Amino acid sequence: MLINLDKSEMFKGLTSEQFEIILKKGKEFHLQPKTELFHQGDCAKMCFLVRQGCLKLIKLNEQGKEVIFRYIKSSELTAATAVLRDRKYLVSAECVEYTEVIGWDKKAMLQIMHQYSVVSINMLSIVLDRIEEVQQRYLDVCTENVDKRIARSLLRIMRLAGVKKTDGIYIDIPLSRQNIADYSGTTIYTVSRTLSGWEKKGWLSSGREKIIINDPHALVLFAEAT
Amino acid sequence: MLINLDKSEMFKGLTSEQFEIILKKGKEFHLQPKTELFHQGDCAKMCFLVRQGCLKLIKLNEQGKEVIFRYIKSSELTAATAVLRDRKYLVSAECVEYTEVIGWDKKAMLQIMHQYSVVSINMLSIVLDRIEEVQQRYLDVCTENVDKRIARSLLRIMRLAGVKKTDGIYIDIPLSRQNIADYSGTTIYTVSRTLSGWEKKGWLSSGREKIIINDPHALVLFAEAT
DNA sequence: CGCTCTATTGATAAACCTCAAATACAGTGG
DNA sequence: CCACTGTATTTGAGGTTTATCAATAGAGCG
Repeated sequence: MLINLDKSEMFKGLTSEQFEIILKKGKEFHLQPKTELFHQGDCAKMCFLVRQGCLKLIKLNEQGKEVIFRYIKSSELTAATAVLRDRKYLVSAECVEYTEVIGWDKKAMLQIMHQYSVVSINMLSIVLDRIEEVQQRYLDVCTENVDKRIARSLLRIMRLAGVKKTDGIYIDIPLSRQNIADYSGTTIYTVSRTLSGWEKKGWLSSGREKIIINDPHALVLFAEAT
Repeated sequence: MLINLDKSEMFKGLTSEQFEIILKKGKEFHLQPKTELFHQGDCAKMCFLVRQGCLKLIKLNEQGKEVIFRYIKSSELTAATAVLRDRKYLVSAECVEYTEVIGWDKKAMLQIMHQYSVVSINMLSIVLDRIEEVQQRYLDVCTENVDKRIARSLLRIMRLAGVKKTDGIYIDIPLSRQNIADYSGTTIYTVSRTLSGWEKKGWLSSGREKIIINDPHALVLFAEAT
């Protein structure tokens, strides 16, 4: 069992027996890195819980430019949209590493929600959290400079996927300059320049698709400076 | 009765009798222009349905810069967040004209949602719509130039608050350059210059806090050009 | 070692913001 | 009706930020 019920916003309030029953109703998917779980425009058939690994939730504009809304790690839900009739995914989800998910189709999920009403409330709560997150990021991109946005992006990703070691907090997913750019609403060039600057200050160290935050406190101060 | 049940996403699927009962459980508020219905940071006590008038949903950053997320007109819901425990409003709502709303506190709304389960589903549906709207706008602000963003903003507002007359579509709320800037993630100067250009082309006419879209088709073409 | 993909860096340019000043407009009170 | 006042809007000049382009360097992999 890789999912921690205590950490699952979606199924909290249930007993582990109920949780087990629900898990059995879902279908398992095992996905290799860089494969897509679902694609924007497709009919929304299933919603998913990540059992292991990591997804990135993205959206492309007509010219193919990409933004990353969030990374989704173990125990987290995505594609809540799929529990309602006649919707399409308006975002895509792609694995950033080997990932296992459990998917429930509309019918199964609705049945679960009717049987365990707390699940509906949990889902509403999750969706409200997500709205607040995008709203904050929208505000950021409208009102803050790039360097601050990049700092905030790194901190968000760090809080989600950071692993503390003696010399700093390691970002535990492959994270390229392009990813950081797509997450911050900027370009790889600006990200590269900005990170180089912070590396000189000793705030972080980085390699190919690797980031280690050595001085999270300094980064927080910078990100939240007025 | 000013609210049209048919148009209310929140209470669709109910009979008018049930709707009447629910309305009676709420509390009426009559608000003058520019007053605040709720403020970011405050404890989220009530959620609201607009009965008449118009709200703007905004968020301020630490320096006081404002973004507008949406305008909320008659029959629309806001502050869904308030049905769940221990939340704060992370946005503010301000009247842009004389506005009447009906508010339900947590207890009343939860009771309604339990009694009429369709209301919970409706609420989830609304919140999912809103997420998709912010996500689209986030994508826009990250990937599109200002002029395109301004065009898309005007069209959104037009679809919400436009009144068709012989010479064009009148935006039926006071809408300043500042409002358009806050809605598009830019400045009044850029909005002014951009609108002046479009006015020369005959796409729209404008006055002090007034906008008339004379050629919506041209504006759509511009907004959706690849 | 050569191939591919990612990252860096400098030079340049474009987009957009900021500031300042002038102008237009709506409402108010004489 | 008109002057007055407080906003809203316009416009130009100039500056900043950030994107773009081009070229190079580095990392990982077979």
